[in-house]
Amino acid sequence: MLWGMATATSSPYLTSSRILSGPVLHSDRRGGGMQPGSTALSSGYRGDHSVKMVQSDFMQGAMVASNGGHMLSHAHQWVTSLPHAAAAAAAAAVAAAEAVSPWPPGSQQQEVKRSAPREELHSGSALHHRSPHLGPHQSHPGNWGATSATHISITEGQQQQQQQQQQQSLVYSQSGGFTVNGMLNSHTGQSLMHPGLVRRESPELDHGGHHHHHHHNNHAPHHQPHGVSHEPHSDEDTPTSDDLEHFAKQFKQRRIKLGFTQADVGLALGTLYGNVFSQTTICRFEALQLSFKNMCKLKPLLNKWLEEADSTTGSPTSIDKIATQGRKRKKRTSIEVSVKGALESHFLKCPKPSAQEINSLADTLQLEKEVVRVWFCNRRQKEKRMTPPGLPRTPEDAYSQVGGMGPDTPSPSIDCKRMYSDT
DNA sequence: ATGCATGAGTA
DNA sequence: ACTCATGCATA
Repeated sequence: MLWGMATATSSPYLTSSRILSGPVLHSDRRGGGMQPGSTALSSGYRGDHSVKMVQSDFMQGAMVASNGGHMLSHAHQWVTSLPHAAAAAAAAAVAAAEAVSPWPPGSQQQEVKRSAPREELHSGSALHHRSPHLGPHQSHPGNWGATSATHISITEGQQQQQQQQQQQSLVYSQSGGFTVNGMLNSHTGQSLMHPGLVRRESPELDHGGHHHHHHHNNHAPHHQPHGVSHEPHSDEDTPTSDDLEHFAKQFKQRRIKLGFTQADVGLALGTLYGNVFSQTTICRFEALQLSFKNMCKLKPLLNKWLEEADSTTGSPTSIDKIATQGRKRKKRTSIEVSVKGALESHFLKCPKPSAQEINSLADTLQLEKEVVRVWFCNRRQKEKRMTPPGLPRTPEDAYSQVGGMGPDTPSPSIDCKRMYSDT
């Protein structure tokens, strides 16, 4: 409650005055699934709100034990990170982003506005270059149709506002500070890599062997403005869903073969191009759990990393973690299963509840309004992912009876506007 | 691998 | 107040 209002008011939780010692955690590559994190910090949250936060803070006993023997009982809520803005390095230098072409046949085109084109990156990368969009509008985003289940039921006709997903923050900060080879060290022997070795095409990745199965994407553009009438790939064109799917698979495989963790990649991208990404994002990319547009944006970068990575096979990365910006984060609220179920059913009825509905719902479920609101936002986002959860994610996905019925074809909402006056 | 959260940019 | 891109903290 209090954090909610705080947010609404103006400034969230102020940057506290607590600076926990920053035990520089290095990338613990190959560490399996365990994440480095977990730092013991001193308790220190402002405020009292000592309730709300359900869930227990211990459960990682196992990992703690194996960790080294010291129990980290973080009972505090929002930790404070180093407030210093180390990320300053990532200045602006937008550009690159253009690699992402507009959407398929009828989608909103994204306009990249360079707010501070400090210095165009000319590192020789193959990105940038935007294709002249075509359809000035119409049609809506979602609809992957690709792969197997297009259950993005958008029956409502009120999702017009989503046309606004244009550029957003596609700023590819190209810090001209550090060297290009952030990761790939050079102790192995081959250190002859430099900004110039950046190849623009992956001989075996995109052109290698692919185009195989299904082609049921109903939104795949394929209208190369130029005369490229052959294959729909290469990081410069707007990839199709199939391209992305294939690339993701390839990427994951290579990554694993090379012995990198998702976190490593995210970090490498940062040192390489100035854009750091988290393990989460890489994971979602591999699982195609990002929006089409987002996938398109990331592909070129990952593709590049891949090239680099395997050109310098077998080189550990060694970069320190870029301190996280000092920001407070509310502790993750744990929603009970039963409550979750309730939210789910409500979502089916009305994916976009009004503020009022959210209020009553929150009241009913005994959750903070913010939590409910966010839950719906996240739920909606999930619906827009490329690969909706619950789908038979099989590499072959051969027997994809697209015409039939989906395994979990969600019945679109029938009616919205519903009030639950059960205060 | 994911659930809940934050924020920028919009409408 | 929403969408989107992302990520910390979890499971």
